[in-house]
Amino acid sequence: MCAAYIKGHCHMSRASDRAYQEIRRQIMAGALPPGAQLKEEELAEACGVSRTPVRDALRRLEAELFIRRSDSQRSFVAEWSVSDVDEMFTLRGMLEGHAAARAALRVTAAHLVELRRHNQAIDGAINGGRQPDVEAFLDHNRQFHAIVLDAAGSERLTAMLAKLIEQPVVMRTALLYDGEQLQRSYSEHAELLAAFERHDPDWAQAVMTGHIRRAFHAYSDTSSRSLAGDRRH
Amino acid sequence: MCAAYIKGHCHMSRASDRAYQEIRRQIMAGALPPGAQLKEEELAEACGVSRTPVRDALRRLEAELFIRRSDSQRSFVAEWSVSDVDEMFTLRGMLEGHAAARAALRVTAAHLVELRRHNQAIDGAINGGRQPDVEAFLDHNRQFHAIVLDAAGSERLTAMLAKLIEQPVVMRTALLYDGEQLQRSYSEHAELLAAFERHDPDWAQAVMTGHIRRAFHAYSDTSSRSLAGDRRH
DNA sequence: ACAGAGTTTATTGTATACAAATCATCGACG
DNA sequence: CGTCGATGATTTGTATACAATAAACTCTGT
Repeated sequence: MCAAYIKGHCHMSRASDRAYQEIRRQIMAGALPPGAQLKEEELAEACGVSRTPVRDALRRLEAELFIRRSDSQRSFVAEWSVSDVDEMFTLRGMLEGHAAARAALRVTAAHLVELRRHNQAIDGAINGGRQPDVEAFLDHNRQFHAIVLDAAGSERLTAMLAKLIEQPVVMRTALLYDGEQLQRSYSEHAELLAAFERHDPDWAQAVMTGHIRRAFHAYSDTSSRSLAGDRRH
Repeated sequence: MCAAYIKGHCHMSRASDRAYQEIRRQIMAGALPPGAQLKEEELAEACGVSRTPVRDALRRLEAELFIRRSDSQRSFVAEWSVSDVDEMFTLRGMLEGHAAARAALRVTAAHLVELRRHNQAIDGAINGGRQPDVEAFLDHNRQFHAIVLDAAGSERLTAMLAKLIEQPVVMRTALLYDGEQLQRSYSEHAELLAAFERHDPDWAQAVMTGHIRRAFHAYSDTSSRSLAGDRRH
């Protein structure tokens, strides 16, 4: 009943999923920069599939706000202004805060075990080697949040909305976290766990909302810092 | 800059849009009841198009939560439990409340004119004839809310999320409103207008959240009433 | 030089045929 | 009697060809 968060990496058999993953990867990696036009035929060739599954993939990426479509149905990589990102984090804070409150009331022992495991893994990723293992941090962080959503038990709604909102910038941003911020993230997860153990929805919500809000400011700071050296716009 | 709410009815030239409208209509009308399986070929024939645009339409309807897909990619008309609907209205209240707060700060004179016009039309629909014109009420109500979202000015985010949440049940529910509830809806819109005129975000948010919450209870009451006579489940 | 109509090219939309996967049925076997 | 597995039918996934549309271009007239 509560293993929904396991999948999400699989589905590599179908061509439309390969296309989805590949296009998403290229957007993340910057090979397809914000504002770039996505042409179905090019993408099809790049992914080694026909246009049909590419169109499918574009629809999904559009729903997840990676892509916007012009009035004449042409696809472009989404461009996020600072205020777009601010608004997005605000919404995410509201929704994930709400999810955390629900989760506090419904969380099971199994959920708690998993949450603790992932947060310990996060600790390991931060302090295990000489350098923080950002990749591992991101993976466990993502799973931690996914389990919270699962525990919230709002099948279609919270899960879908949160996923919609979570995807687009989380990866870019977290790559810029410095050591202190990673540590802070770990502590906030720990506090969230404490709130869950006591089944305190208000506490959980407050911690989660603050957690998301801080993530925005981390993003905002580091991105303005990096923009000082990299004059786009 | 602020005519985004006009479109939404058009797009009838493309086959995928005809398919979308037709399938949506059949779901609303009950010809495709909750839980029914949607077979691409059947739908294609019913809509007079090939499977390709039908698949497109299904993707859109899935994104709008009219449809759910099984693990093996088969499509079914979504079934909404009472708690699903409750949760959905809760989220909608949060998001539209937030949108109303933003709108209070950004609303233009042109917006206010339009909002007043639609609310007067709502008054006319309720009190104009011997019977309330529910169809007209729904149309102007929808537009009123659309303008609020437009005034909120959160292009992709609020607009998209609110649309996502608004679609699935609003139509079914409002059909069950009685005269008193329709009148109440009118008054709440009027109060929202007052909050907008004074650019008071907190007031606007409170009114909107209450407005949505009341809509849920109206739904909840009438649906349990109708279930008393119609024993499904 | 420039605006605008007509033409060409690029890109997306649709139909169709076939491949792959899934589901239902039934029968063999424990 | 049930369960596992094979087989046939149903349904979705993919490739390809062609149609429709929008963008880019050219050529003309002023």
